[in-house]
Amino acid sequence: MSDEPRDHFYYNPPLNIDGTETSMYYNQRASPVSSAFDPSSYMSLTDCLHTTSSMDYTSLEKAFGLSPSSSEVFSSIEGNQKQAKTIGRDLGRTNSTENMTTTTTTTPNSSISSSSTEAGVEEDSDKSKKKEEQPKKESEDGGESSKKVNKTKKKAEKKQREPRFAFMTKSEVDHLEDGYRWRKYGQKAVKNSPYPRSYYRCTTQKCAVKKRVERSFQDPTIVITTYEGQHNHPLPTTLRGHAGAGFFPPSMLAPTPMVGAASSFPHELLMQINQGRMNFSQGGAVGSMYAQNVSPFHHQHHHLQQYHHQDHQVPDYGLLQDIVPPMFLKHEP
DNA sequence: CGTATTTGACCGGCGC
DNA sequence: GCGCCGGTCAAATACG
Repeated sequence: MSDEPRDHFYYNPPLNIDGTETSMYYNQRASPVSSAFDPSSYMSLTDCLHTTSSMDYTSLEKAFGLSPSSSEVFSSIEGNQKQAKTIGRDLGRTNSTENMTTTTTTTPNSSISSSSTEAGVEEDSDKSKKKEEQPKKESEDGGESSKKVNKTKKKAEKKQREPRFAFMTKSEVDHLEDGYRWRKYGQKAVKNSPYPRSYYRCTTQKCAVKKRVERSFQDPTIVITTYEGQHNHPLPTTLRGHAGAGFFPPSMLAPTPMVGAASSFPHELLMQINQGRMNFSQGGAVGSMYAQNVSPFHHQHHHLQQYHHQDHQVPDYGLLQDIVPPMFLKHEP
C-alpha cells in the first residue's frame, strides 16, 4: 500500500462546469479510488514530469485520448496553472502562448484554483496513510446479469479496470451534465464522508463507461466525478437543446473507433464547454468572477439537501445552464 | 404503461 | 475463517 506505483497524475485545468474551477486527475493505473476520493495519493503532474521520464506528451495524449490538435487543451491550461506550463514545456509544445489568451484572464486566479485543489488535497493529510489498493471487482458485462453464473467466466479477464478520470468541480449539482446519458445503478455511503457516492452507467448499449459522483467530505461545494472507460459511440443526439453541437468538436461527434482514445473523453467535453462558457460570458472577467465567488458557502446546504433530486436525464439545455450559472453571473458587477 | 431511480441484498477481494 | 468494504444487482417504487 505504501509502495504504490506513482502512475497517477493530475493537473488543474480551468475546467468549469457550472461556476468555478475544476481540477482533473488522471489515474493511469485505474486503481480504485478508495473511500473518499484521495487526491493526495495522486502524483502531481508537475512532479511527475520532473521526476519521471516515463511521462511525456505521447503518453498523455494516449492516456487522455487527445489528438495532436489537443495541444490547445494544454495551452488553455497553461494560462491558468504553472504546472500546466510545465506540461507545455516538457511536452515540447508551447505553441500555446497564443491560445493562452483565452485563459490568460484566468491567470490571476491561479491561486484560487490551487486553493480549490488543496481543499480536496490537503485535508487528507489528516489520515496520513491512504490505502491505494483493494482492486474491487469490476465488470464490463455488456448485458449479462446472472452474477452467480458469471463467476466462472470472470476468472479469465480478471478485474481489468479502465483508466479513470477524476474531476473535482465546485458545483451545487452533483451530477454534472456531460452530454451523455447515464443511468444510476447504485448509491453507497462513502466511508469517512457524510455524502453518498452515486454510481452511473452509460445508457448506450455496449458502452461500458461508468461514472461515479461524490462530494468532497471536506469541502461540500466540490463534486468529484470519476469516469471509467471510454465511450465507444458518439454523443447521443438526445440533446435536443443542441447545446452540444456548438461545444463539441466534430471529432467528438464522429463515430469513434473504440480503440482510439480518440475523443470521447469527458475532460475534452469539459474543455469545450469551458471554452464556450468563457466565450459566452464576458470572456475575460471569468477569473475575477471566481475570485470573488470563492466562498458561496451559504449555498452548499441548499443543494446538499436536494441531493437526491438531481435529474439524470439530459435536460434540453443542461449544458447551457452549466455554462452560464445564473447565480454566479448575477454577482458580477 | 414504459422507463428511470431507489435501496437493501449480494458479491468478491482483502485484512486481521 | 470472519468481517469489512467498495461495487453491483435487481425488485420495488417513483415518475412522466
